[in-house]
Amino acid sequence: MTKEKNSPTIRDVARLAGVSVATVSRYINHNAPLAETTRQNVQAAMDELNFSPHLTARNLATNRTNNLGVVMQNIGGDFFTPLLDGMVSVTQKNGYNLLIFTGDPPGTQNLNRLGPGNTDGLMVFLDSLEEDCLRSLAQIHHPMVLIQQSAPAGIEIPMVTIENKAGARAEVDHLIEVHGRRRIVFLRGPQGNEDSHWRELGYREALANHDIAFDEQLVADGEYDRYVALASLKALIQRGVQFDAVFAADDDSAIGVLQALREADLKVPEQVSVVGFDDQRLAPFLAPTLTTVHAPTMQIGMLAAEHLLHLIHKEPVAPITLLPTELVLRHSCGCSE
Amino acid sequence: MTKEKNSPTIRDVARLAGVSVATVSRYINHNAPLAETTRQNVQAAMDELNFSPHLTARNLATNRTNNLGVVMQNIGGDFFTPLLDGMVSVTQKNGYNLLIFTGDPPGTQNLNRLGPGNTDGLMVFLDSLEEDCLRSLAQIHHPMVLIQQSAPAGIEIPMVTIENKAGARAEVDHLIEVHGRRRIVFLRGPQGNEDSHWRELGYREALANHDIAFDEQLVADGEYDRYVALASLKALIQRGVQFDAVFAADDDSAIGVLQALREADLKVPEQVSVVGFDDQRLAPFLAPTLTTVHAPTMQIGMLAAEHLLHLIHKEPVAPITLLPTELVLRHSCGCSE
DNA sequence: CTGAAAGCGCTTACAG
DNA sequence: CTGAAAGCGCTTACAG
Repeated sequence: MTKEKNSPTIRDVARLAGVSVATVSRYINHNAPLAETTRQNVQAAMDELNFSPHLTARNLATNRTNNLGVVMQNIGGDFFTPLLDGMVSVTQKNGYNLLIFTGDPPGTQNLNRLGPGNTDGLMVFLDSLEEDCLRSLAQIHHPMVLIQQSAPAGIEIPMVTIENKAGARAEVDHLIEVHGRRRIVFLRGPQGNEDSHWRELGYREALANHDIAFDEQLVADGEYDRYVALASLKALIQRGVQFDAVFAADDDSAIGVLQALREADLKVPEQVSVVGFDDQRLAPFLAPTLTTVHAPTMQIGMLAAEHLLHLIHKEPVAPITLLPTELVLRHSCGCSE
Repeated sequence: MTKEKNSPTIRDVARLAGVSVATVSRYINHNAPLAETTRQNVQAAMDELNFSPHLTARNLATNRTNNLGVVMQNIGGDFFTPLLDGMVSVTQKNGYNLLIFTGDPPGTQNLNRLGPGNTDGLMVFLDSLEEDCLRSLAQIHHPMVLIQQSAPAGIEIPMVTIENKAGARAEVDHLIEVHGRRRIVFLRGPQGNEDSHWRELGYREALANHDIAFDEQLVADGEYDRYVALASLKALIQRGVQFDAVFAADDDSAIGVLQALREADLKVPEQVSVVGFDDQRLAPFLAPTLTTVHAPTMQIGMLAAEHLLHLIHKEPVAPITLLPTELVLRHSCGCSE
């Protein structure tokens, strides 16, 4: 092996400063009192050599990795941008790296990459959990926090999530009470997605509270996807189903809905009210501007990372963190400025 | 230090299998011939102990980190999603982790986190380069690839970018030739952004080729930002500037443009043609659907990562990779289906 | 306040 | 085909 990058090591610094490596280490880590002259000598030596500690070596010695992992299905959706953004900002500030693991729910085969030895902890954001994987990790007490989904029975993992049901309910209430809608389509999220489940409960509750019977015909799959939602709503229209409003389980599917309605020449909001969920960045720029429920996505990312850091530092963390959501009225429901 | 996670080590495996640690290591890395019975014994021991190698230790021994870094200003824009997606997919497939560094152009202070010891290489995607930082990294031959920006004078770093000028030119040509536009506003990207620079050149070339004088008044700042673009175009309208088309330097700013036009009651595309650049996921869902230039963003991410991997493995890489762009006609320019 | 030494868990010449 | 041993660059009891 040719040694091309001859970066200075702590040993070089020690030699130059005329002290032991232990002393240099202590200076770097500020974890022991040092004589003023020693400090100066060490600093001078470090400057002269342009030394920076070898992170991998440090990690091996301290048995940490300085990596936080986030496991997610995919990073295709607009939703992930603010989430990642929040995570990156706090991990970075705390001197950690963020590793992203995507793709099929990570099987046990790459547990190695997820677990200790490669990460100090994990943030898990999946539609449905790889239970086995989670269990193995939980068993060895690998720090984890769950995002917008609860832990499988018997395992205790802190979770951060949002007021899905209350948000959905407020939105559907609004559709009924203010705009007099009664035939409200609900476009579900992906199978097994917990958020969608709660949003549907909010939808049903709002209906029940206004004595509107739940109608199976009015429910279809949106899968948090524009194209799926587009196709789904088109099919619904072609089937001749009558409706006067659509509650898309997220903004992404709402975009597909708007498109489908446009293609069918149904006026929004005059003939059909449309509402989404999430309040993604583009919601105020759609035509018409989208009424939706604001989800504090970036904050979720930040909190998840902060909680994970707490866990790693053996500090207490709330088992459930429920962030508030808020109805944001724009034009697509029928409200005017 | 309480030792809570007592993960098995290679030594445990060796003991159980009745071989030396060297043999186990060789088995894991498939880098030496091993007797069949030995293989079986080792595998059995690994299975029994549920062993997985400690990545940090391996990295220290091999002097690699298995980390690829990507340095970017921020991950707020929609543009970053497919870029990251592409990067993650190839890094993951090759057993590397992707570290994201965002924020102010990384000063030399955290060179440590970027350089060797923490990453095996870097993908750099910034509006303007921290030259010092790049130089120091280049000096120690830290593998790097630049995305959509050229290396500072005197440094050779492979770059992957797109046909900005040709794309812009095709688009503006279309506006002039097909839709008869002559007063075309150009909404610039951020200061120092190289893509925007090339797109502006394409714009100017198209004008020149049709004997349309370049008019300073028709150029304003869009900064690849919806809100900035919105404000910018509003100001332009209030100033009474006459125009019949807008070329927004990216789709994001085009969204702001559409909004501004809507608020000013100017019909798109009847009165004003609007075109963007990038062909982000939402382009076909805007109202009207957005004519734009397709940039193969995910492919850029993939290629950047692949090239970086090649560099790391001392394989040759093209100094410049120029990916084609393509005009995508939709409604906002005036074309119909 | 400081140093000598062991150790973190691997890999890899070197020797056989 | 296999092993003993040195080494990767740090940290951290232990001792003084």
